[in-house]
Amino acid sequence: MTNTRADILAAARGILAEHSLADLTMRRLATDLGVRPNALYWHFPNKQSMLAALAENILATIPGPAPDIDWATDVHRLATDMRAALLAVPDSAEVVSSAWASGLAERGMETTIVDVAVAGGLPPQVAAGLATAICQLTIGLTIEEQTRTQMERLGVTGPSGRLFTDEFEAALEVILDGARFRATSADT
Amino acid sequence: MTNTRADILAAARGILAEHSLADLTMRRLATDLGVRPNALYWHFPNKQSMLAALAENILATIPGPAPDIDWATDVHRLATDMRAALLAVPDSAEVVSSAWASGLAERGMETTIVDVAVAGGLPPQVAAGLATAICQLTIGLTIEEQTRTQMERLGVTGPSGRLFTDEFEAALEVILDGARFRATSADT
DNA sequence: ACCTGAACACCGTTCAAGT
DNA sequence: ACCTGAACACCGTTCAAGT
Repeated sequence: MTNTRADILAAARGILAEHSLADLTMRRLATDLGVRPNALYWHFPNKQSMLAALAENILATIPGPAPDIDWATDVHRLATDMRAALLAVPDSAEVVSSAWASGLAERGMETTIVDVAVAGGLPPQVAAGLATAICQLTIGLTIEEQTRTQMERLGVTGPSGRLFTDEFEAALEVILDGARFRATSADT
Repeated sequence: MTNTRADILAAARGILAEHSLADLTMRRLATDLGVRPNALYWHFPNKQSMLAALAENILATIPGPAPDIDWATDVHRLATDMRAALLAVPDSAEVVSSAWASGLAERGMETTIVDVAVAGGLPPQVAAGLATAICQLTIGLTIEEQTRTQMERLGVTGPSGRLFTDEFEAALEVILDGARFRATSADT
């Protein structure tokens, strides 16, 4: 009956998949693992750290930079992959948001975008602005989408009528156009 | 000893100002108002609704569109004002984030930005993308900044070394450049 | 109109102890 | 190395009743 960190994170994903972030309590997690609540504190110092590990776990599936493609195309792909990875696990955007804010989670996606943009010739400051804008957009909009999904799932509200994919694409294009504009104006 | 909704929101702001979002419980709020916890449920159906009202309250101070200025200048000003309004109340960005996600709060700032951009001649879809990108950036980055501030306040961590104002400006410029680029390319 | 009393069904976390 | 027993100090929310 001895669990590993990976077991715990898998069980946490299961709770998000079948229920919600509100149901992801240390007590419930322990019950699902067939263990007492305090047993989890051998593996993690507190709930916040567990959630930080979960955030990294959820984003770990995203493929890294693809060499030999246009930087803007690759950044667009990274943003889309990130959104897809979040949408695959209910309420995960909220988990990632607080994990990033807490400073306990690695933010590999942000540094990857910076790297790709800099390798593509963007000035570092523009690359940093681009990465910030894209990550905040992706997380923020996905929080709204997943919250909405959960409310519909619980039947407390009907469909929002919002087209989140379109909203995401529109905002992403605005951001990428801004970065492209800076790239070309820096060349001349 | 009878309280109004405004009294409750003022007390809630007081808790954020002197403590943190973690301390903003219905029980503590009630205690500060000299009332029993369940008394609050006469004014709000639940905590979520109280937080939605608080979110609107915090953003209500931001001046509306300024006529006769360049749309991009005004959008830049709106974003800066929004950030300032959030920074004035500790942990308020997190409150606004969940309030917007819950669908219980008005999102006047987003519609204001869309209006200003459309009045400035931007295509509606670009204006929508601009508003989404700017609001998500402002809220998301301010969540990180305020979380960091709270952790320093509690002494659990030292200064981050991040220059949030610079990060905000850099990302904001990228987004605005993208919108400007779309505006001019639509003209031609 | 606004509040209290009393209760229900939960939380995260700690500490000593077990195997 | 990993878990249990038992406890502490909390939560949000409901319902009937008071004034």
